[in-house]
Amino acid sequence: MKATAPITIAGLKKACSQCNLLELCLPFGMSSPDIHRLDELVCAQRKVKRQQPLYRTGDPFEAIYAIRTGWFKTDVLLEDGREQVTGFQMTGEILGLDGISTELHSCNAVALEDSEVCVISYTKLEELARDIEGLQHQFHKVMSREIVRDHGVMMLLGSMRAEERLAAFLLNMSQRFTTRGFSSAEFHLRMTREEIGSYLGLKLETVSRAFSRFQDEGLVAVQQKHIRILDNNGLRKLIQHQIAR
Amino acid sequence: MKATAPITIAGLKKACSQCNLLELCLPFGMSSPDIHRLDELVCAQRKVKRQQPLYRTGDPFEAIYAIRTGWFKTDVLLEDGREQVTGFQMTGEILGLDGISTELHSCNAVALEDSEVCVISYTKLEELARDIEGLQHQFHKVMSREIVRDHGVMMLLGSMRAEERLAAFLLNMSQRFTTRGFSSAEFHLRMTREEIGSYLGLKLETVSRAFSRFQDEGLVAVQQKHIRILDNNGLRKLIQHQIAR
DNA sequence: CGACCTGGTTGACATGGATCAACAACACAG
DNA sequence: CTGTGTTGTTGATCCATGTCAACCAGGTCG
Repeated sequence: MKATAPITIAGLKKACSQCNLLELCLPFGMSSPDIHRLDELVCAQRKVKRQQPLYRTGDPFEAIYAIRTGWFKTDVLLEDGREQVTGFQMTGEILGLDGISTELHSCNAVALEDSEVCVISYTKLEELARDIEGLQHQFHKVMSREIVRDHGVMMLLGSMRAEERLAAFLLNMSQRFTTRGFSSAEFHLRMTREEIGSYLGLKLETVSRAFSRFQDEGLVAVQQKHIRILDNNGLRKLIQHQIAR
Repeated sequence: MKATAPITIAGLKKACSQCNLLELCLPFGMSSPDIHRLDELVCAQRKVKRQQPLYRTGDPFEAIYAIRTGWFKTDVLLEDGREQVTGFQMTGEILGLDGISTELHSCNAVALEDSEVCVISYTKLEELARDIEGLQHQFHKVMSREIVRDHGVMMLLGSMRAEERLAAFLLNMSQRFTTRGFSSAEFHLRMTREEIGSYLGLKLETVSRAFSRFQDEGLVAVQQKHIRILDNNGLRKLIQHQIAR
């Protein structure tokens, strides 16, 4: 295993209160005095290089992670090697919640590009959450949001056809970029066709073909990982019925 | 809308401490004195008739529910009418966690048979969780377990073929019956082939055929909704490779 | 009792996506 | 610049599952 021990950064004392991700991250919606109390929450920051794991299936659970910069994927592996990507996470999103239930992580979290996370000791989080109502509530919301998101993915995987899945994926990406103040129409995907395919329950060729089809139909402009959405509504329509049978 | 208002039952004062589901439900792992403090948690019990909703998409979120007896399904509907069943819940399991994130329920919960739930005021739960460490921790575990379960379903839907999905479904059922002290080899399904199909991302005909195939191969004995598992290992093997490609 | 309804099974056939294979675009090392 | 590995695209073919349709079993109601 590579040396990926947490790096404790000096002067981390004001991790949360001075962070510009407030609006996206755990402290969202909390009052200013409460947020100052969160500064002790982040016990370290950790850099993770592209392709390196933040944690792996079976690792003991000790902390959750808030993404400061970069991108991750989470996946589950079957004995025979099949991989299911369960999500892609970006700035401000929380990783590691899967570990609470058994105190062991139940999936792998891998950086899609060089990234940086805040390490939040879970023990300390529970302690603080007992003290700060706003934190407790926000944490519960984060977990619940993950559950709702998962239901959406089940919908994708269980009831939608290939092009619908990809359209939903693109719209979701677009929306998350918007939330972070980036362009909603033009962005750069960090994952390969194969990873997108695994997430959407499709083979990479099918993903590639769907992209080409969207391009032919003038819905998006695709150039490798660079995506420009030309017809947002077109994509939306594609999902909502595609033969309203 | 039908009249399905909660029924407050007199003498509910000892809801948790005298309940025989302790080991399965929210109070799991808590100390005896703490459990007595939970007795105020359950603000009502509610009976839900077969086919009736416990809550619906868009309903304001106020409480979570612990299933005392019976079975539920949760599902998400697409505008065009497509349904995706996101889970089947049985005795001791918790419903309603989806509502925390937006304060509106994001799925439907429908009784598969006449059922009874404990209504747990969410406000009161958060209050008590701030006070009782064991409750806080157990509640987080319940949410995390749901997230892990969801990842398992994504694996099913995204990476497994029809027969593998059904085998995994049956083993999961069997395991949950065991936990509750029922036979692991023989049980009664409460859901239709169509509901199973929706959950597994398959059509009802495919589910039916897979059942027949399992029967032909001596893996299970199927008689409508009555299932007897004859070859547990056979089912297990089916999942773990099925062409280890 | 028979009529009707819902849910389950089975067969014949159609098709969306998987598979296999060739090749193109790009990234990077030397 | 060239050579090599990785990622993406496209075509031809195949097959697992969907679709459509007939029929069966059991439960309910008059």
